[in-house]
Amino acid sequence: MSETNTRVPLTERDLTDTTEGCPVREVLDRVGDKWSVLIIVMLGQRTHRYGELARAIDGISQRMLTLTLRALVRDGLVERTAHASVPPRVDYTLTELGHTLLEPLTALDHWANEHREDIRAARERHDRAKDQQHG
Amino acid sequence: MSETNTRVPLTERDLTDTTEGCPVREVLDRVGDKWSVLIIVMLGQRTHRYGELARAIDGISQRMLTLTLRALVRDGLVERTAHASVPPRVDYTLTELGHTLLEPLTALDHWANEHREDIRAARERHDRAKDQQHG
DNA sequence: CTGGATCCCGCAAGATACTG
DNA sequence: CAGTATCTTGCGGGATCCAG
Repeated sequence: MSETNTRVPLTERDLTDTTEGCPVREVLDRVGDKWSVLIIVMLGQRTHRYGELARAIDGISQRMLTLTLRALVRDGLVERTAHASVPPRVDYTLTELGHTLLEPLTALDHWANEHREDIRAARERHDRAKDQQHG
Repeated sequence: MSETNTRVPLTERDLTDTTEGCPVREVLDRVGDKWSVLIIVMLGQRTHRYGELARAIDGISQRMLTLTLRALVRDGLVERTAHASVPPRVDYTLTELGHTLLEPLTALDHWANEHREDIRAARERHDRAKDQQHG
């Protein structure tokens, strides 16, 4: 509510006030779960049917697919379109809002691609050091 | 979104292969939890002591602070420096790698700031529609 | 002050079976 | 095909006490 951004990266206040609204935490709560991002990116490529998502996203249960889609629809990131046909057909499409989210998600993806090896290395180094301690 | 992005945003392959390494999922697994981002951002501003973090981050338990810090150190995002003094003093600092992560996180933060109201509105609209259904 | 070790609980989420 | 309903479990994470 005070000066709404311009270039200041992140302020301490913004992030530690858990009751009010910490923006990063807020979006992470929406998207930080196990499946939301997968679905968003799938839909970022094209509209998908329920069953397509179920088959494409390895390991997801019907229950979680439904729940996650519902949450995304509720937040205005995804639009649900039910065709009254038989057999029934339901399409899920990324909204404009959803598409805008794709960009920062992509930034995160690029970071991950660039640094995954660094992390893997750091982890291995760390674990090896620990192993030595224990003899 | 219609501009100089020569990179393909995200590929379906990258995201659906859960066994191998889906980059976004990988970083989300590291950072998508309740506290990691808060800590990273705190440390992004300056080095903090354990107790400082404990007091600054509202609601975190000692246990979770310790566990989260351990994980971040292991991944090479945070560096732990124990001073052999009495009383003991331990400083936590963001590493170079940790700082690079701050950028995509900031992108996410900006998105959140710009669109939190959209989400709130969408949610309210959605909930109101549901209420009407139930009479 | 900086943690480690335990105990414990709630809820996220998987499996399964059923329905319009 | 696109969900819903129910049952069950794992484990994330809080509280508390102990230790160097």
